[in-house]
Amino acid sequence: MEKLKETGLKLTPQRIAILRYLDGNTGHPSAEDIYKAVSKKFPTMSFATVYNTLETLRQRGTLLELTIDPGRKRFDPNTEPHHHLICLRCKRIVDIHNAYALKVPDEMRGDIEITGNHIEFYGICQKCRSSKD
Amino acid sequence: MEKLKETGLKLTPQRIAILRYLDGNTGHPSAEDIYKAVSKKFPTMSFATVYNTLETLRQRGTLLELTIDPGRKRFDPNTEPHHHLICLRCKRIVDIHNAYALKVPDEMRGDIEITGNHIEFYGICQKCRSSKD
DNA sequence: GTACGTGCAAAGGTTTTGCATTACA
DNA sequence: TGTAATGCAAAACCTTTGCACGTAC
Repeated sequence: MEKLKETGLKLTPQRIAILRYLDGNTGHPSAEDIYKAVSKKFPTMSFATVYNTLETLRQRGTLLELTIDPGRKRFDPNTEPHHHLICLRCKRIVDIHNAYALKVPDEMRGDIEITGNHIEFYGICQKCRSSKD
Repeated sequence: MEKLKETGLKLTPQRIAILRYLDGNTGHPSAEDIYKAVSKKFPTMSFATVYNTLETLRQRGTLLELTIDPGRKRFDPNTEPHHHLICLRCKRIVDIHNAYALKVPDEMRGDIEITGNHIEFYGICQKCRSSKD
């Protein structure tokens, strides 16, 4: 509850429900996942509210927008530096909490000032491997 | 020209135009970029043909689909292992040809067999830095 | 000649937007 | 009470699909 106040957001019941759903969530949900989950408690919840809230959180830096899944955005409430491993078939994403030293030679970065990085590892999970193609 | 035959594709004029546009292209174009460029020479070109061709090339492994830009796919004809640096404002992408040793501890990868990786570096380019927010 | 590619238009999926209503602070 | 969020629907994007026609091999 103190956590919620710390956000500094105007706390509407919808936002609280979204924040609760995201807190500690390592499933990297899509907007639809969030909408579905929160709609159970708020049948009047709209996609607009979900997207508004996610965008607000992203701007505050308390939510990451992942571009790892083609066709839809995925969201990650864990803002600690970490990386991701995605199953190319089922799109399941797991966190990789491991530090890597990634230096980019100056002559490669051109005129772009580098502020961060993110590694996506990809592969096929057990379940997808054993099921037929 | 020999390159084109090597693709093994049925070589229609539209496909040749797309392949020519992609050959050596380091601009990481979107489907729309490709459509616009090729439409100049083929006014009847359709998006369906662009997407069909891109998907065919992707399946043959001669074209990479980048998911680095939220909201649209970007394509990269360079299939040599490399990484990308993207300007968060203008979405310009530059290649990073540098090798990194990225080992993932077994206990982190769970049941997913890792087959590859890709690093996205991000930052802000000179042009975007000097222009007002 | 035949299998496959093309072009058009319509449909599908995700995200954004306009605006009247509602509610937090 | 005033500012900001909500909900609904429509629109905006990007991508995919169905099908009749055309064409490379």
